[in-house]
Amino acid sequence: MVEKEKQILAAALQLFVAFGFHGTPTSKIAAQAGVSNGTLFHYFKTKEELIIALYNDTKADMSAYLSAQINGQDRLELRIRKSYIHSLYWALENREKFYYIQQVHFSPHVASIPPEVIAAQTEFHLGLLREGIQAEVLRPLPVELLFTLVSSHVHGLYQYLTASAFTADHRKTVIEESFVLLWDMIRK
Amino acid sequence: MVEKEKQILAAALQLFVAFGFHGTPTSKIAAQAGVSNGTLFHYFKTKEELIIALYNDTKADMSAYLSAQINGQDRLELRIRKSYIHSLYWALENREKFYYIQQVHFSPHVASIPPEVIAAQTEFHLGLLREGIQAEVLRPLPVELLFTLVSSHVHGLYQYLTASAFTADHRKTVIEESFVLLWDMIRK
DNA sequence: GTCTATATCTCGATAGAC
DNA sequence: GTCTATCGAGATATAGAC
Repeated sequence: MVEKEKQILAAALQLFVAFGFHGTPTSKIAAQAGVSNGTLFHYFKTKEELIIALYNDTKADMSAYLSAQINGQDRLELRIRKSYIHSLYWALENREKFYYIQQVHFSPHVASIPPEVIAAQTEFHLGLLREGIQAEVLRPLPVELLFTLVSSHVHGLYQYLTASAFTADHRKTVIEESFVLLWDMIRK
Repeated sequence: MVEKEKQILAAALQLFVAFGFHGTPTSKIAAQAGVSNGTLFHYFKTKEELIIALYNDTKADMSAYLSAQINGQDRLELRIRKSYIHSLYWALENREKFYYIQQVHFSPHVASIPPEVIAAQTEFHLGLLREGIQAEVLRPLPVELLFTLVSSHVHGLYQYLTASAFTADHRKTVIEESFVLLWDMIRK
């Protein structure tokens, strides 16, 4: 990816999160990225295309981080645990990106994302859970239900941790204790 | 509230949910409500004011419904249970409204809502949980943490239930079984 | 209170030189 | 690839008659 393209994406992230899609004209994005209006439209044919490209870029970033944290050799519980904990760490360290993903999900732009793109990104997590059900480590619930319970747990904890200021130590403790609560809920 | 005002709010709800804030011009809202553009701006001085008024109206609707379902005489577990179950029923029966609340939360418009308005709306739930901790029925966790875990559980289950088509009977079963999972997680 | 008509403005997107 | 300049569309909000 070209340098300017990255700058545009970075500027768009900041501004979309701060002012919303409607409140962020492409002219401001270009200005903040230090490029001209015309250049922005050279890289992204429309504003909509920019919104989607930023979404994909952000998701890819998160997926890459998570993949790097999880060792396929670990036993299942540890892989699920790491997946949980590092999802939270990533979210806490990349709050704008995490927020942006949700912002897109609660906007009409989500309709422009091919379903298979979204599916591909959840496939990893579904796989872990499926494996857990199969191995009779997890409760025999529909895997999508397990997935939604785990994801929403992560989202909830994120809300809690960002609503107040905690020390990194305390955050770690809360995350680990919350995982135990979650694990006891889903394990067989 | 005047008839036309209601029509405008109803039209705004439909259109905002379908096309987003940016994708919904006030002219379309007025047209769909069957009133003129000028009339819309008679009731709501700005588009922003309409967005916020719709948010407050929607929240009030949900609160009124929940209050009506819960009997203060019931024992605590039942009140929490009813609060959980009926939150889901309301959400399932009022999907546009439930979605709209989240849409506002993930938009810059949320900044225009006075914090005390949001606080007032969660106070009821926090009170229930506080009572549970005090009575040593619930785990001695920070009440905000309990609250976020319960809320996100509701949101997650809502996602699951709306992602596929289930019969009303099956929905009921899933909701009740999920409450047991949640309850076992938070109870002492 | 409700309408029609319109002012004013800003934005997304393009054209074309370099 | 990058810029400047600009067009045309469509938005919010107002004015003023009824």
